[in-house]
Amino acid sequence: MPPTIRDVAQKAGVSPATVSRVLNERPGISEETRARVLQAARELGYIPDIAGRSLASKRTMTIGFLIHPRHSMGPHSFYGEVLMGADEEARKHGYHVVFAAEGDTKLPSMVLQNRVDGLILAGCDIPRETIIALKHQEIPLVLVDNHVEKVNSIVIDNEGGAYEATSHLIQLGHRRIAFICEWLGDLSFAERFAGYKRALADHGIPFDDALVAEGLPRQPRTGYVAAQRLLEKTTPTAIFAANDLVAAEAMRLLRDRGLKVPDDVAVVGFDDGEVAHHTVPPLSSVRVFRKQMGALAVRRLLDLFNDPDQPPTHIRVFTELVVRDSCGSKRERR
Amino acid sequence: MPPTIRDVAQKAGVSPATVSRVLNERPGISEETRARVLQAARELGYIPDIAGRSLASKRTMTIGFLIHPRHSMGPHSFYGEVLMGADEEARKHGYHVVFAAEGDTKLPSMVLQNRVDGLILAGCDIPRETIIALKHQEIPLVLVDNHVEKVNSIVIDNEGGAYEATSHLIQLGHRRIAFICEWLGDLSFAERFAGYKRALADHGIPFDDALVAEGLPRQPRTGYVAAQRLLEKTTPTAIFAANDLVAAEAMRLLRDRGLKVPDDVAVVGFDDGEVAHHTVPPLSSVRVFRKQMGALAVRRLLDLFNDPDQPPTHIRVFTELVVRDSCGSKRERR
DNA sequence: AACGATTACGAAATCGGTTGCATAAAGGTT
DNA sequence: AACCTTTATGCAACCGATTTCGTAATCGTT
Repeated sequence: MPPTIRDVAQKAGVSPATVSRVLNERPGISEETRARVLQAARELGYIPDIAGRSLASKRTMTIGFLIHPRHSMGPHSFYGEVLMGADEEARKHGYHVVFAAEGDTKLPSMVLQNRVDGLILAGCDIPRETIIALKHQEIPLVLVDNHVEKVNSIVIDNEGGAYEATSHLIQLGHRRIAFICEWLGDLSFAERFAGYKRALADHGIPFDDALVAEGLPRQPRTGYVAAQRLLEKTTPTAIFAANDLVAAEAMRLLRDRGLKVPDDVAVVGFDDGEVAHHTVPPLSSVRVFRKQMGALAVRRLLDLFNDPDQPPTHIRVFTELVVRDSCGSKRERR
Repeated sequence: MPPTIRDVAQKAGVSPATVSRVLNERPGISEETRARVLQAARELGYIPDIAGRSLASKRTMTIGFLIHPRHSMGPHSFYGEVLMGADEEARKHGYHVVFAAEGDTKLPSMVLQNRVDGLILAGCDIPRETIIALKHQEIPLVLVDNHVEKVNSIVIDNEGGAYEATSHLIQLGHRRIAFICEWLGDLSFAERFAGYKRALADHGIPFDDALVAEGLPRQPRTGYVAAQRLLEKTTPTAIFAANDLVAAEAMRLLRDRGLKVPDDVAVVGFDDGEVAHHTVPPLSSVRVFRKQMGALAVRRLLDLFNDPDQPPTHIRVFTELVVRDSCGSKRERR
């Protein structure tokens, strides 16, 4: 029903080959026939069929976006925005994005069926085994918020962001600053922990193990538990939480214990997600440029499509500390 | 490089046609050759190429998921979960989902390129004109959280959910219950408003226009503004907010004004999103089954693929009131 | 004027499947 | 035993594009 390349060819009085060449901007077509073909194509409203095109050209003009199903896009909505950014950038270049929350299959079905020209793997829950297997498939690959040796990746400057957040607390006069997170086994959290420690060291504050607490990995109320465990050991004047969720739950515990934020305890989170606006008081947090990360991942893939033999790169996106009310303002301490 | 249907055919000692028939479970193949073919396919790790398949069969095994770009998946993360549900269900049936936040194009490019067998249009921001145009394309279509005459749709029971929430407040003894929302022009909000009014009427409480306020459509802090406008007119004992965001911001204003939730003013939201857990106190809200809505949309599409001549249906998904602390418990009210 | 190089285009093969039609073999009927 | 079905399978066209290769026409050079 929709016009095919043959219809266009006939209308323009040329062969399908010529139409294809014009539409793909291949050289060696006279200006005059080019115009005739374009005219015919426009008049017919011709749009190439993706199946025919990809069968012949071996390019699908499609990018796969994979996350682990555990990462319900809900909680932080983090990857939702990465996806939006990826889609927007992809669209600009004539690509589409197929989304899948696929978990434990070794190779995603979209790859096996040749549905995609490249893949974005979002989050550090994608099994390493899957990544390795994909690498052997020679399919262009970009990790987001995760990294593996010799694989392209786009990551948050976790260490730097944590450094900045912690330094800010130090500059406000805090000395006893706690670090809490869901779980140090998670790469992002470990990096944020490292940034926290480096900030302490750089400002001559000794690291104290009693100021560190983890919650229950992958369980609800993990931040609440982390804060409980922290307070069992000691009560700091400030808490740097490895993400907003943990920060928000910690604030709840502090409130339950009658501790005021920020007067008794200052709090800073990480991610600058939606929650940061709705806690009481609003949460200071480290902003992460989610949409941009998605867009960067797509751009990297497009680069790889053009020149597959590039060495892998590791792109770190800087963060930005957003100061709200939860960390208070400068004052004298202890 | 990967095996083709011809490789399988050769290995099994049959023609490609036979292999195709076996793999698509077409009738008229002897049990013995069927086994041989399956064996060969398994040994080679054969997986049909999607481009070849869809070129020949005119089915792409792909479903499009469209939202309006304005609906950054961030804010409510509402559609993110719908997408997850859709993807999960689609995968179960061998389908993939291509995602696009495409705004003002009349017909989405994924449709023009024949990338999809059907479409899910999420949210009520998709221009009516687009929907009509798609309907004329005869492509199977399901709206989610939106509806249009004679088009398949899956919607939230907004009216019923609002009725339940409002009734709950009434049963707690409240008589002066406000309704606030971003904007009554939005279909969902209008329906929730209707449910609110019906609940009042059914309980013999007169409707009072002074108890209704809107915020600034599509702007940040819309809920805060709505609450401000409300309090300029009157101070209710309870507020039913048309969504969690508005509820959370209203709670902030109440707090800024020195009003306690729930003691001075009870609050109930709608959506039961992530925020509901993090407000102070935690927000009672009307739960919406987002993932299920996505799954239902996909199932409806699959039905339509099998039998395109079905009359359109309108599926309403019931909600569930989740009571937390923001609406307090029963007490005497004037 | 003759020849090689360049330019512009078409014919046809190809990508990897699916499907209509033909046919051989097997089975059933009289 | 001849004939008609039914069953199982292969042949080949086809889906809609791209791309290789060949060639006619044009151009430049000596």
